[in-house]
Amino acid sequence: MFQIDALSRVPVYEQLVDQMEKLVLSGLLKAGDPMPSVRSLSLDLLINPNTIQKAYSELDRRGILMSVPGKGCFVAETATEVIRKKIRDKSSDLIELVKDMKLAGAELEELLALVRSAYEGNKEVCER
Amino acid sequence: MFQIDALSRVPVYEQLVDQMEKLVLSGLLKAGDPMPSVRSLSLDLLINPNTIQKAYSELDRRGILMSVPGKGCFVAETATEVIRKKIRDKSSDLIELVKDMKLAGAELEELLALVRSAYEGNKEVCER
Amino acid sequence: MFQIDALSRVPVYEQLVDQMEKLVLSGLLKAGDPMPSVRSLSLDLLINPNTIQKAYSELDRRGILMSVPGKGCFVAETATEVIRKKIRDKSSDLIELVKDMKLAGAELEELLALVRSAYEGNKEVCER
Amino acid sequence: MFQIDALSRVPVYEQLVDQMEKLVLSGLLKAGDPMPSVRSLSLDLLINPNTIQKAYSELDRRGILMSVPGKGCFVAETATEVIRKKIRDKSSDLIELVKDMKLAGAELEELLALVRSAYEGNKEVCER
DNA sequence: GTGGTCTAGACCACT
DNA sequence: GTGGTCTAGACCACG
Repeated sequence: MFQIDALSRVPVYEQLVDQMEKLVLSGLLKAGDPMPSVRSLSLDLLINPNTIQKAYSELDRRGILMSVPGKGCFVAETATEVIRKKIRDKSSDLIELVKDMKLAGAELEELLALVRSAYEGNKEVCER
Repeated sequence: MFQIDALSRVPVYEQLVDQMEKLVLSGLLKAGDPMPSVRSLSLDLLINPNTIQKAYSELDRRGILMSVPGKGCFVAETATEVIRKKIRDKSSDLIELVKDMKLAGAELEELLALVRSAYEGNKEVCER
Repeated sequence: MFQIDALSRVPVYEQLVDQMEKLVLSGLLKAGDPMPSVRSLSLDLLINPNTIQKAYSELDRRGILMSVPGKGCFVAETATEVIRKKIRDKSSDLIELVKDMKLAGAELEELLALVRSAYEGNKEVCER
Repeated sequence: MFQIDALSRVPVYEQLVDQMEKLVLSGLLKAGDPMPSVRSLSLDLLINPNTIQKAYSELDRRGILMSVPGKGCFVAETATEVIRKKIRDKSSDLIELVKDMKLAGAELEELLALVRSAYEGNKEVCER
C-alpha cells in the first residue's frame, strides 16, 4: 500500500503523508474507508509505530484523517477537498520551476510540450 | 550580491549555492570571475564563515567554482555547462508537479497558460 | 433518548453520562424512574454493552443512578442534588474562560451580552 | 517559566503549549524573543526532550513559534494575532457553559456578577 | 551548541 | 484490539 525509501532525505513520516494524500486523490481511498492500524502498518512496513503515529497525527490535523481512539483511523469526509486546495497552491512552485528552466535555456515550446505529455500521462517522457 | 533569509527552512549555505548558480546562469558571473573571499562575504552578510566555506566547498565539488589556494575562488570554466545539465534534470520535477495538479483537478489549458505567463515573466500571475 | 457521536474525541461513555445528567436536570428523568437495561440500550444505540455498562457504573458511583441487582437501574434520590453541586463547580471554568477572553481583548460589555443571550436561549447568537 | 502538573490528565506537551500561549498573550514574551532550547528546558523541567520538541513543533505549526534549525526557537511575529483569533472562538464554549449552569439553576444575575468579578480580576471569587 | 527524526519499549484510556 | 502520550537514547544536518 505504501512504498517507503529509508535512504531518502525526506522524513519517513512525510513520505507516508504524501503517499496517503495521493491515494485519496486518486480515488483508491474514499471518505469513511478505514486505514490500517498503527501497529499493523508498523509491522507491515518495518517502521516504528511512533513514526506511523506521527504521520497519522499530521493527516488528522490536516483534516484528511479522522482518528477515533479505541476504534481506528478513517479517511475524513473533507479529505479530497483539503488536498485539492493544497495542491492548487502549488502553482507558485510551477512558476518558479519554469523561470529556472527558462534561465537554463529551455525554450517555451519545449516546456509546453513537456507539460502536455506529462498531463496526458505519456510514460516515455518520464525518465528516472 | 546575495540575499539570505535567515528564517527560511532551507539551509543558509544552500541558499548561497542556489543564488550563485543563478548568477552564473544569468550571465552576471562568467568563467574566470573572482568570488568575494570567505571572510569579506562573511562580514558582508553577517553569516558565520563556516557557512560561507561550506557553500564554496559545495560549489567547488559541483565544478562551478575553482578554489585556488592562496589566491581565492573563481568561477570555473565548466560552470555554465554543469548548471545547465542540473536544471535540465528539473524536467522530472515539472512532470511530477503537472501530474499532481492534474490529479487535483487542474485543466491542461490552465497549466499551459500558467507556464506561458511564467515564461514571459508577467508579474501579475505570480501571486504570493 | 440519547444522541451519540461516534467520531467525537470525547469518550462514548462520557457522552452518555453527560446526556444522562442533563436529562435529569431538565426534569425529563425524575428520582425513581427506571433506566433502560444495558442490553436494550446497547441494541438501540448500536454501542458495545461494555461501554453502556461503564457509563452506568460511573453514574452509580456519582450517586445519580441506583443499580438494583436483578431489577435494573433507577434514577437515584440524590441525583438532582449531586448534579447541581457538580455544575456549580463549573463557575471556576467560567471564570477561567472569562479571564482568557479578557486577555485576548474581549470587552466586558461584549461578554455580558454573550451571557445574556445564551441564557435567554437566543439561537442567532450561537453560531456554529 | 513553566509549571507542569505531571498528574494532570491533560498531556504535558499540551500544558506547555497552553502556558506558552498565555505568556505571549500577557506580553511577557514578545515577537522575536528567543525560547529556551529544547535540551535546556528539558533539563529544567525534568521532562524528556521529545516532549518539549512536540510542544515546540505544535507551536511552530500554529504560527506562534519560529523554529530555526541550528539556531533555536523564537516567538513568531504572528503569535499574538494567532492566539487572539483562537481565543475569540471560545465564545461558543462560554455559551455552552452558561446554558449548562442555567439548567443547573443558576440565576442570570448570578452569572453576570460572576463574569464581572472574573473580568475585573477579583481574586476572592476564584476559589481553587 | 541548535532543531529534527527515528527506534525501542512502556503505559494509559477507550471499545 | 485501538489511538495517544511519554521516556530513553541515538543519529543527522546546520551554524
